[in-house]
Amino acid sequence: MKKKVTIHDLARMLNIDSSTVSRALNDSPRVGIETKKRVLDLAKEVGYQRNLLASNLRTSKSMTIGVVVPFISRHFFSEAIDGIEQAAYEKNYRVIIAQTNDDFEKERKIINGMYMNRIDGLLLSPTLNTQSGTHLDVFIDNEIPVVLFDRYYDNARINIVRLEDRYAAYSATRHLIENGCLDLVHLTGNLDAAIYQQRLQGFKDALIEAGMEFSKDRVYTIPLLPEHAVAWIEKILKENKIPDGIVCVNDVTALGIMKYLDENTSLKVPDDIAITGFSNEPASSIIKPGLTTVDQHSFEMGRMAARMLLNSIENKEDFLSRQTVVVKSSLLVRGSSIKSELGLHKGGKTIRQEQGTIKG
Amino acid sequence: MKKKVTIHDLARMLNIDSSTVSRALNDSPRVGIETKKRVLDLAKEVGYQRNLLASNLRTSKSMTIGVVVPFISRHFFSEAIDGIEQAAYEKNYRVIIAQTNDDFEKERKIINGMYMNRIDGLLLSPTLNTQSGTHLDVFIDNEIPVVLFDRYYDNARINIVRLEDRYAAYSATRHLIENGCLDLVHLTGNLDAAIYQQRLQGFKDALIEAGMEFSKDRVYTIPLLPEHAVAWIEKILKENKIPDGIVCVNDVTALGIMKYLDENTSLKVPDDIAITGFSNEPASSIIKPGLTTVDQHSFEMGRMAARMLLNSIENKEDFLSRQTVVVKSSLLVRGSSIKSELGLHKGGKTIRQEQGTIKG
DNA sequence: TTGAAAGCGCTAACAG
DNA sequence: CTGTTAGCGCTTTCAA
Repeated sequence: MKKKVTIHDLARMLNIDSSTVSRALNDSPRVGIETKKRVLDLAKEVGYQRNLLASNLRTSKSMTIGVVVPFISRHFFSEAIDGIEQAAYEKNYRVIIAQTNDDFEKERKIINGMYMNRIDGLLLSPTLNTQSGTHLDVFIDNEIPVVLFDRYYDNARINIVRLEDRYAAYSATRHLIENGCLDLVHLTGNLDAAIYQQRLQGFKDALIEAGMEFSKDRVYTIPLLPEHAVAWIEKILKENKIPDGIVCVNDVTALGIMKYLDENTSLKVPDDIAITGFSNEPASSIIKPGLTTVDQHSFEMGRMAARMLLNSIENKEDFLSRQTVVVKSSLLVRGSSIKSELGLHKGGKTIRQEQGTIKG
Repeated sequence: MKKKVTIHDLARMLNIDSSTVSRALNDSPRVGIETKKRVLDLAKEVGYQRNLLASNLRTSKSMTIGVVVPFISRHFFSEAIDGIEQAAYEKNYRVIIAQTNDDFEKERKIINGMYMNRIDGLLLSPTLNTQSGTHLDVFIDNEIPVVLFDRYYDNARINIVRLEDRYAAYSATRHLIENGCLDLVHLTGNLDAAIYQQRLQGFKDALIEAGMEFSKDRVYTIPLLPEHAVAWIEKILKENKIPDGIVCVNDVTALGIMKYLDENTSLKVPDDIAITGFSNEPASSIIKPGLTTVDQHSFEMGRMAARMLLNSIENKEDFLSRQTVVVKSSLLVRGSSIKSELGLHKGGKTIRQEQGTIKG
């Protein structure tokens, strides 16, 4: 192992002081152009590599943001992380990543570890059962910016970037109603989570607006995985409580159901059961019929959240002005929601309905 | 902003020396059980949070590994990162992530930045045109372990975890031959990359073994994205050079082609054109017919690469014994490759053919 | 079992 | 424009 060369080594070799070397390396204006060149040349020649651990300690700035999500490999999150990384790279920030597996205790530990690493800011999509952010107090108390994205809970001191969940679910539901559904159900996840509460509200709002009956037994709560969705639809069919439309809160459950119906029943999507999802997974445009779904603009959401975070890192003054950005959604209309007897089938095309932005 | 409490503060409050506090906090045996308890209690009471920047500088160990991939959101990589994160978390390591967008210059910068951050090890899936690793010299010279995964190039001083690419492509090709394909083509990416060279070799080996003619015009090189695959199949059809089987090096191209054929031609998969892919994207089991594909066990590959890296971080002695681990693949047989006139169609089921492990 | 002292490599007043 | 000085907060000899 080669001995690492430090600014002191460079200083000695050039017969100047290490502080001058430091200035030269940092391109400070307070150093002679001539000296600067000599330092830079020597640094390159001897392969000097700055030690950021030291510099970070000294400046108490790590140039690192932490990203904590439930599941890294989930399509939505990996795309969001993509956006986050791009935004961070642009500003020369590092990204450290961890996943909670939706386990609150793990989230607590990770977040504490990130604090000990003195990250400059935190991007968090909390576990579904995170009801409050006392584990974030250490960040807030130390004025380290935090941005919640996608999933969130209300905390007066944290920035939030989230989808217009209520409106997105509302418009998916309304879309199904307009396409002739009379007996809709909502398939959702843990209703402790604000996003699912919002989506439920949107579902409800659309029913009520259409003068349709809403009751709690139209709402089914399951773990949001294909196998549970399949078990659910099997049960529903067995009990003969077949709806003519299902508003799902994610694509993988919707896809699981479509696949099950296709392979195991004579029920047809959309004519017998219309269906919508959330996320626009790649598979959703490939299945036949295509799955009508809400595009959450995951990449943009990630990038926006990261930019918001970086901005509050660099402009501490606006730290206090907490804000919530509500990202608009797009309803991607495909075959799974257009009942053919209405003569509305648009072939294999995806029709994109942009939604308006709503605050709150 | 609250003033951060340091070990010196704790020391002062307890009338002991900061070195004792440090020992207590690190659960050193060289501190009285009684003192240790007092320190720990006080630390908790006043909300002491260790500053890892300082500790890292002192110990020159960052407890961080760097992960560099071409595209974070690509299904294969996000799953691999999932596995990496899990392995790292188990060992209490942090993961810092960056993506190169397959741009070598960006890769160079990122890797250098990670060195300056003094990561303890690097997990890299290099750009397709990375032919040598001189940008990794700084790691090698300083004996910081590096593991290449999935993508790789031969370097006598770097560990590699990779798929048995040649064999995987060989068995996909042989599978198509066994299912009646007589006129096979290979659709691949940048042939500078070792993985694609290997897959091409597998394709070739299978043809030759079957006594079929191999020539270079059976091999088509495109950017590996659906839109390019579609442009390619359009062109091929126009020129009337229709093959009866296509061995693709990834699923997204295969899926693009299947979708195009289904929507724009009367050609049927698999009867007119059989097709195989690589990666087992979620969509591949949802499309009809299902896409026969090579499962690369991305999660396990990531986890294995991370464990190998962590192992060489912790046991420096085996740093010199470079090794290459070849991960076995599984051919997932679905409808896209089973021509029905042979009466072999197995319905919607996926048949999993495990492959053997091959060295080298 | 504890303390004193030194220093990881860098930056940032403050002087000159 | 450059040098001096003093740490950032921690760990780690060495000595007691």
